[in-house]
Amino acid sequence: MAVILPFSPKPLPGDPPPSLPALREACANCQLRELCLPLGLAEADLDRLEGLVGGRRKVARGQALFQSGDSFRGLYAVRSGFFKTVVASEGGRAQVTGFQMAGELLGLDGIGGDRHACDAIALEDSQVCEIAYADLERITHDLPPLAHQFHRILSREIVRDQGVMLMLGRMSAEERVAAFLLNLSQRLQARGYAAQALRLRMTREEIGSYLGLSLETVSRTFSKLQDEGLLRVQQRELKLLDLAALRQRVEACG
Amino acid sequence: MAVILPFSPKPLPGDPPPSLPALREACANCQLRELCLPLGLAEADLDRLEGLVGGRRKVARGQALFQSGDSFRGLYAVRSGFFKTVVASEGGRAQVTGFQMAGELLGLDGIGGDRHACDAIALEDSQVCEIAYADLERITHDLPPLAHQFHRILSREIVRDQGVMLMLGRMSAEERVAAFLLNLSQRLQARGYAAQALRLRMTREEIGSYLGLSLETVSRTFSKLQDEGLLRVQQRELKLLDLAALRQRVEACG
DNA sequence: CGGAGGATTGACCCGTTTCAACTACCGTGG
DNA sequence: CCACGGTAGTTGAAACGGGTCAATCCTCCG
Repeated sequence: MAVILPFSPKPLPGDPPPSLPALREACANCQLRELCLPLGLAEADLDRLEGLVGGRRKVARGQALFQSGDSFRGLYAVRSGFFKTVVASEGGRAQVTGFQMAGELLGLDGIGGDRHACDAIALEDSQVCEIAYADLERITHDLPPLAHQFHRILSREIVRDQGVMLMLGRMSAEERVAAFLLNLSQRLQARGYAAQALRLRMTREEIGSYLGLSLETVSRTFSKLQDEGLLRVQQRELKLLDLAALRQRVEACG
Repeated sequence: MAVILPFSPKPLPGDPPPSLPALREACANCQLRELCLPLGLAEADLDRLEGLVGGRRKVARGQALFQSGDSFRGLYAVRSGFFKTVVASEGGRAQVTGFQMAGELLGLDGIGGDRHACDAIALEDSQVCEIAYADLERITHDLPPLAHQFHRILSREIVRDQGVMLMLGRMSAEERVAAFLLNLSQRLQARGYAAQALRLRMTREEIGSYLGLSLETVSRTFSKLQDEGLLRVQQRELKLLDLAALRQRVEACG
């Protein structure tokens, strides 16, 4: 899911002094600009957006950006790095509900209950832009198109989740893995990376958790698709050799 | 998920003539009042809310309130009756993603893409209150607490979906069925019905689709739980004889 | 009263899980 | 620089849960 929200970072403590012009251009220079800038928002509103972003925050690999039960403060846009979100049941069972890459949003789950409903864990050293929810409410009030954009983001997340449900409920292991890889590929492509070559940021176990499969089944399915010439696996380095064929595997869903 | 939104119906064509006072009190008299009225909204704002609801609409059993691909016009609050939402993949595979009862919202999936991403089918003759999205945007702008409330609703839907994912990814057939029944029971109870006795509005096949199981497995699981004394099944009439034990089945998720 | 759709139950089969052994890789410290 | 240990990944064999197919029953409604 490509996130469309006006997020941009303020300089980190170590960065050059935040001269006003620099701040002013933070969003404009942000690599995530196309991903973050809402459609149809006037350039003149950019400075309003600058004020929205409370700060940048680093999250080391393995660390939690927030955890289930943490009181909700605001949203986070991934600026660099890679995250997973994990929900846990009372019984201690856990499931990965999503992977987030640059430009995608974290924390939407927290609005409803004033505390977060899942853990957000960095899978590599990452940076996020933070935005206090109170600020977001204020600016969406002042800029109605932004409110609309925000509703769209929330709605798209709901639609995305429904797609995951369909996958978990109806697809075979091979179809799930193929769908997962195609989704990753497509999101990477949207960020300017090659669609065929990708480095997995997560373990087989995390993939399996997301797909509702055991880590062994994920591994076996990779091997099988490799044997059939659809891709090449080398640890976490993947080459998707036949995107069309992968697509067929998924669409053969009837 | 209890929906908290200010929806109320205008009279149907067959209803007594819509005198202004009647309209004025439509929301106030609505049976869904506690479910729909946003927390902390001033009574004085009630008349604003009245104007929000574009109309009531009847949907006969088996008919679609909207279908995937329909252009998005607005949201619907179930006033009476029962719905299912179904997402379909290109390959023709379909999955029930949820069941909606009185007071719950339909159509949130449409905001993101300007067209609906699922079908909403009435499982019995139903009525919904319709609200045009444009009106909703206007009123949430004028009443910030309402905007907040709306965000909460969207966020809760995301959290709900994550719960379903966990169920589909990690739970056994028995756990899924138990969780499903407890969820139904809880929602019925919130509406003033008994928590133990319920009439299923959907077929075994629809339950199975929602739970990622075959209809036969659903049936077998009902029988098994009945044999163990946890419930009594008679076609679509259910008695939950031991809620605590059912809860244990679900929570034994580790 | 009869038919059709829904529900139940049984038998069998298959995909996935589980358990287990083994291998590859990476970072660390000697 | 290499040896080592731990983590991640692969692969095999066996067990099992749930799916599929099929027969039967129920019951609601025309």
